[in-house]
Amino acid sequence: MSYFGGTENETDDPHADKFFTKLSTGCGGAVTGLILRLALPAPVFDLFDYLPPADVDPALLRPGQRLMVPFGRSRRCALLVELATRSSVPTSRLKAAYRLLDEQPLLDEEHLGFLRWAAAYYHHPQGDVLMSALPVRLRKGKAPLTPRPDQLFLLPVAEDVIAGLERRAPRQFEVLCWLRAQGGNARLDDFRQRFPGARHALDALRKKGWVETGMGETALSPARPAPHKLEPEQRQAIAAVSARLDEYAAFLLDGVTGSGKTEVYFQIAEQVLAQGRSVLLLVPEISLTPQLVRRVRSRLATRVAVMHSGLGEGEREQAWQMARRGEARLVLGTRSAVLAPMPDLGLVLVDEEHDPSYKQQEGFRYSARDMALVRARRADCPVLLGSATPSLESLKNARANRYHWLRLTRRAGKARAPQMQVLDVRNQVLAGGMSGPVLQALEQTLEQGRQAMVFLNRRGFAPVLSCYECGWLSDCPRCDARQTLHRRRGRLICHHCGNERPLPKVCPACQSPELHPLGQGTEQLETILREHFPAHPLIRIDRDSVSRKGSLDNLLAEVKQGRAGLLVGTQMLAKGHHFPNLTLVVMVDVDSGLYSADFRSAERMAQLIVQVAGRAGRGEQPGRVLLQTRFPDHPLLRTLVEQDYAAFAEEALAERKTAGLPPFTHQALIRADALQAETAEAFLEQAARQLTADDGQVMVWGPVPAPMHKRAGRYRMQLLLQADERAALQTRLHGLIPALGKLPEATRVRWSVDVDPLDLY
DNA sequence: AGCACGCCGACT
DNA sequence: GTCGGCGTGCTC
Repeated sequence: MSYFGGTENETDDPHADKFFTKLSTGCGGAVTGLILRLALPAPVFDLFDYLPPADVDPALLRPGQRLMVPFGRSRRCALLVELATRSSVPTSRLKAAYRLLDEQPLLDEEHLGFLRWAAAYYHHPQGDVLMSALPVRLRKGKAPLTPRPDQLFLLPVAEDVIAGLERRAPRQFEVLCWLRAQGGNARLDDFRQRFPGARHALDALRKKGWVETGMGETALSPARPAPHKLEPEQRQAIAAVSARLDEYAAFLLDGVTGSGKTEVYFQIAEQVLAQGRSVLLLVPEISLTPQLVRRVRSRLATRVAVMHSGLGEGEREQAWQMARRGEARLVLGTRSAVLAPMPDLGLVLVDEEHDPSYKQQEGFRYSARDMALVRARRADCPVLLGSATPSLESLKNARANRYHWLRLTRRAGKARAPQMQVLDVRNQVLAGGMSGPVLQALEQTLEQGRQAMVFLNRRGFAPVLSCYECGWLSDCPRCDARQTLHRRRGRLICHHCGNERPLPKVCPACQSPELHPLGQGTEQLETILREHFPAHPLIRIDRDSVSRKGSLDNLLAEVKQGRAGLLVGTQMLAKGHHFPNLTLVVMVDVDSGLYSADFRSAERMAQLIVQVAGRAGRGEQPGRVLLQTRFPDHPLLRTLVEQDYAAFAEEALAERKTAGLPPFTHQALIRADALQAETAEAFLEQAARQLTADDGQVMVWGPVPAPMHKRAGRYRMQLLLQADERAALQTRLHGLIPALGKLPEATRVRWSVDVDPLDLY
C-alpha cells in the first residue's frame, strides 16, 4: 500500500473513514436532539460537543460554518465539523452556541474531509489543523471581507477632455492613455505594477467618473502563446498528462535544469483551465518572486490568487476567498497554499518537489508535497511533481511505477550542462577558505568579462572565534553550538537561538589578546575577494545583506544586468535565477554534507550542488563548477561529479535500502523538551514503555538526546519510531498519541509528533 | 493555546 | 498588607 501516490486501491488508507470513526465517534451518551461537533483552536484531539444556538433553525446548520461559542470562561470562534444526534458528554454539561457566523459553509465537506485526514495522518489536533486552514481574520470570528475590486474600467471620456489633461494632470493623463491602450480595461494588479504610487491619480479619475473599479471576468489578458518551440520530450510529457486529465494520476517530471519544466506546467495548466477547472501550483518559499507571479499572470488567462507568508492579513484573506469562491482558477503559493479551499480542482503542480521548505517544521508538521498527492487523489485529478533533483522518496515511487516517470534530459536552446570538477584542498594553502586554483579560475573568468559565483552555505565572518592561548571557543550559553563571528557588526551571534553579545577584545577566559576566527562565512569571502579583485564589483547575497523586503530582487536585478562580476552568497542564490553571463560557480565547502549524522545530508548536498551548478552556463557559454573538498574520494560525490544526479540517487537509494532507512522504511519522531533534561526524558520513557509492548512491527529507539541536546536554554530529547509499513506505524501512533497528552508528565514538557520527519533533530 | 486558581517573595 | 511569579488543570 502507499499513502502518497499509490495507484492501487488502498484498503488501509486513513482518509477512508475508519480513522475518523475512531477520532470522532463519541458513543454511549444520553440521546438528545441535535448535537454540533465543533473544532476549536485548542491542543485537544477531540472535537467539542455543543447544542445549536437557541434562535437558529437547525436546518440551516451545515459543516464548514463558523459559530461563536462559550468556551471555558471566554468566547471562541469554532468550526462546525459534524452534526450528530448523541454525545458522550452528559447533556447537562453541554452548552449552546451563541450564534451562527456564516450563512454558507466556508469549507465544503470534501475539503473538511481532506483536512481531517491530514490531522489524523500527522497526529495533530483537528481543531488546530482546521482553524489554521482559515485566514486569521476568519479564525477569530470576523465577518468575511467583501470582495475587493480587481479590475479597472475606462468609462467613455471625450478625446478633448483627455488631451486637456496632459498639462494639468500629467499623471492622470498617463493613466488614461495606458488604460485606453489596454482596450479600456485592465487588472488593478497590472496598474499598480505599471504605476507604483499612483493611487491619488486613480482616486481623482474615479471621482471625476472617468474610471471605475470593479469585479470582472472578461478583462483577463489573453494567454501569451508558448514562447519557444517545444522539445519532443516536453511534448511527450504534456501528452502523457493530458491523456489522464480526468482521473488521479501522479507524475514525476524529472527534468534537468533549463529543460523547460515550467513550460510543461503551463501547457497542462492551460488545458485544465480551458475545461473550467482549477489549478494549484506550489513552489518553494524562495522561488515565489514577483517575477514568477508576473510570468504566471501573463502566460495563463485566468485570475491568479497568490499565497505566501509575506502577505498581510487582508491580502491573505482576499486571495483565500478568491480561491474558495472559484474566482481565481489558479492558486500560486508556498507550502500553506495546499490547505486553500479550491472547488473543481483539476490539476496539482509541485515545483522543486524535493525542496525541504515544503515540510512545516513546527506545530502542525505537514508535508505540502505529500498532502498535494493526497489532495489530487481525493479530487480525482492529476498531480505533477517536478524537479531537476527529485527526492529519493519520489524516485523510489517512480521506480515502483507508482508515479509515471517523465524525463526531460535536454536543455532547451543552446545551453549545455556545466562541467563539474572536484578540487582536493587537503594540504593546500587557502585564502579565506579558497584554494589557489579557485582564485585563478575566478581571475580568468573576470578577465573574460564574465561573472562568477562563490557559494558557501554559512553566513557571518567565521563560524567560531577561538583563543590561541587557552583554547576558549565562542560557545553559545543557551545552545550546544558556537556563536558565529559577525565582524562588521562587531558581535558574536548564535544562529540557532539568536543570542548575541559584543565581540570581546581579549579572551573572556584568560584575557589573552590572541583571539582568532576559525573557518569561513560569506562575510569573510566577501572581504577576501574584494582584496583580491578590487577592480571588480561584488555583491553578497545572504540573510544579513538582504534584510529589507524586495532588496533581494534589486540585488539580483543588478547581477542580471551584469553590474557585478562576483557574486557571493548562501542558499538564497541556489534557486531559479537565470544569470546569462555567469560561467563559473565555486562551492567553497561541500564537506559538511558528506559525513554527517543525518542520513539525508548527502542527498541534500547533492541537490544543492546540482541546483547551484545549474546557475552556471545557462546562456550560450558553457559553465564550469569547482567543488572544494577534503574528501575527494567520497563515493557519492564521485558518482555525482563523474556521472550525474540520477546515478548518485541510484547509489544513495541502494545505501538506504541496505541500511533500512527511508524511503524503504517509515519514521515518526516524538520530541520533547524541557528546562531539565530528565523531565523530557521521563516523558519519553513513558511513551516508550507504552510502545515496547509491541507486536514487533514498529521499532522504537530512545529516548535519546537530540543531536543538539541543548537549544535556546532547553534540553531536547527524542524517541524515534520506525516501521516497514506506514500502516503499522500509523496504527501504533493512533493508539499512543491521544494517551500521551493525558500523561501527567505531558504537562511538564513541550512535546510534538513529527510523522515522516525530514530532520532527525 | 488561553485563562483561571493557587500558594510564596519584594514593593506602593 | 498587596502585586505578581509561573506550576497545574480544564475547557463540550
